[in-house]
Amino acid sequence: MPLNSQKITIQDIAQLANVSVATVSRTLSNPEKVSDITRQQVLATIEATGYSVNETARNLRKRQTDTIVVMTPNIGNPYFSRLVEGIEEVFAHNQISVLIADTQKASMNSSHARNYFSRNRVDGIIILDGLIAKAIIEDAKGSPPILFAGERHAELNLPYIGISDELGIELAVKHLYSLGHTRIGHIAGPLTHTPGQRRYTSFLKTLSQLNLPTQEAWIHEGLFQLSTGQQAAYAWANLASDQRPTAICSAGDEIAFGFIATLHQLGFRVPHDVSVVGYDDLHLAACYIPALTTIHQPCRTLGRSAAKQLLNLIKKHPFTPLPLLDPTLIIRDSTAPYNR
Amino acid sequence: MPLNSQKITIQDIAQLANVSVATVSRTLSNPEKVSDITRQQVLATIEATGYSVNETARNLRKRQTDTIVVMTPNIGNPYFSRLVEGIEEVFAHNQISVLIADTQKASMNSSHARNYFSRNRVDGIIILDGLIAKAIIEDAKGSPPILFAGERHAELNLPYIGISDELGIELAVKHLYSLGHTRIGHIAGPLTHTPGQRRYTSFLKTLSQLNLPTQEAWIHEGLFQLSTGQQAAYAWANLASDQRPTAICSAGDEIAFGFIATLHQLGFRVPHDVSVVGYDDLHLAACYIPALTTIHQPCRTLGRSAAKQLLNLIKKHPFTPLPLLDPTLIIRDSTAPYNR
DNA sequence: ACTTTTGATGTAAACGATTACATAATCAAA
DNA sequence: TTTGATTATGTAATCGTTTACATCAAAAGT
Repeated sequence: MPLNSQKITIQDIAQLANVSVATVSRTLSNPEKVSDITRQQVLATIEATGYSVNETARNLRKRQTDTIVVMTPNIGNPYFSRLVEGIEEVFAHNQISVLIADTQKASMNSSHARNYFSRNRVDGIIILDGLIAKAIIEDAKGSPPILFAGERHAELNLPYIGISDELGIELAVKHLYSLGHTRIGHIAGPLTHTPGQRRYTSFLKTLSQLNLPTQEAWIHEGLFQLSTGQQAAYAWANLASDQRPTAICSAGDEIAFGFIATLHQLGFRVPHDVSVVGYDDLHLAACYIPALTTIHQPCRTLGRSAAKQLLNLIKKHPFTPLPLLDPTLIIRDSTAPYNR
Repeated sequence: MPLNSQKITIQDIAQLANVSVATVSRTLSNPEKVSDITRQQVLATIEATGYSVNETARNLRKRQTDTIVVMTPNIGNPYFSRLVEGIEEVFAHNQISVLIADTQKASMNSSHARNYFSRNRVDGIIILDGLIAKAIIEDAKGSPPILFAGERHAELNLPYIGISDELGIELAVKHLYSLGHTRIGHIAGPLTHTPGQRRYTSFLKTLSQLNLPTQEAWIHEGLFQLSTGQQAAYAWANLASDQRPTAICSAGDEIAFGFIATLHQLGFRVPHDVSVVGYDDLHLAACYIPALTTIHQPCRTLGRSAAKQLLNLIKKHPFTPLPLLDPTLIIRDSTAPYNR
């Protein structure tokens, strides 16, 4: 105790400053409620002693934690980490701490998850993982406010905010169409997943809207990973040359990178042999070779919006469903006019 | 109160189960201290009511928060997010929550930072940002244990764990040398920064060890960003062709990507016109065109080690400086034998 | 049969803040 | 001067746990 200057409590300050604990507390939380002279005195002793409030005690009494948790499938994935960045931005501004919980970890069983859902730990929850176990959420009655961002749980009807996949894919396909492509393939993400599913659906819809043909062999389903692009590349190369799609609309940039790189190894060239448009606009898309034409997702903006929405929910404002954010088409060098 | 099932406290459970609060508490924390029969009874009512402990109250009483914070300059950067992934892994395993704090945000002034350093909020701190304001740390006497990972603060002598930059650069340069290159350039990160500085120093050292020449024009300092690579590319291209280094050792993969992409735009080819080795082994390095030869940094391993170390520090075990982790050379397609 | 030990449980005091309420002092209005 | 309002401060209850200590019954030792 002698060395540890942290053991200083509000009591000590009160004593040293010759006031009551209430006054010290007020000096910190409602400075206007205390006279200038005492405030200065209190502040001075606080400064001198290096006192800082015990957040835990404060939280217990105020019955709030000034902390939210974001449950993300994979913080190492740039898409999610940028989203988190946006979230962090808003909350830091509001003096609220952000906890990260990894939903894909083995350690994230439902009892561990329950920790977060039990109101007592956090004031709110943002979930980025649409595949999150239903069981985890289900026993969350009376939990703090929950908001899904980017992905949503298929069955649960919870507040959600996201980016329009429909528009994104439409932009991508129409861009290819405007370049003269009519044989357009799709490398899809997992169809069990909202983004994968929606992009796939939107792809088919846009195609039929443009009266373009579609072939089963032109569509490849996988994960949002390099490896999926690699597999799709082999599949593409294995088609008879007059059977190949002349352009590929990919559900993710990573997939597109895997696709292009593998094609390159196989001796094909993008966009010469096939045009490719990605999805996400990862940081590196602009410095890929060829620079990747892609759909830009405003991740940080989404993160910020989500954070603001959650803030509203925490303040018990009713949830007013926000319009989906608009992605944009970024034209670079991986797409070229169709030259027969 | 009627609807909100979360308002259930340990008192309620005690009453319903016909035991004292102490017994309920023991059932949860020290099950072996309570008889089988009552334990079952208590557990049953807990199950029935959906009670979960109020972590805040528990933390207050136990004087620990089961939470640590990692202060990172940029969670959106893959290097850091992977590191965080490793950290998260270990702590989740130990039922400890991980807070993320962004040190580059304007909102991260020292008063905000103080929140974290004031023991009352977290049990430990991992700092990934070597540039973190000294002032923030200085008034951290009596704060919870602090550990620097990956980067360290130049002046403060605090526990640190990292990856050997010296070895990494040595591997890179010797690889180029073994390919016959003798005119080797370096694109450095910020020299105000431990990794930038150390890689730069190690570069010069290895060069002199190999008796290789060095020229000021062959060294470009910048940030760990695409743009630095771009600038370096222009600088390289502007040299008379017989004055150019034939190989570049880059302090970061992003820099290398920027460099290669820009060179490509200028009509040069890697590795034909110049060999490039990166640093980090970002996820995408393998699917770049050309696939990037680079130094693999075991980020997740570092994260895990850091987490374990901090755990030790929290348990008041003395800090035994760990040996630096070893990076490894990954040979891919961006380097080729020197052909005169 | 009488201690002593053991085990299971209960009682009540912390943990360190916030805040409703009470009190005292000051000031303006009558 | 008296009253009422206003302002500044103090007192003490409270938030929901954990845990030292006390209690008591049953088992064990003598």
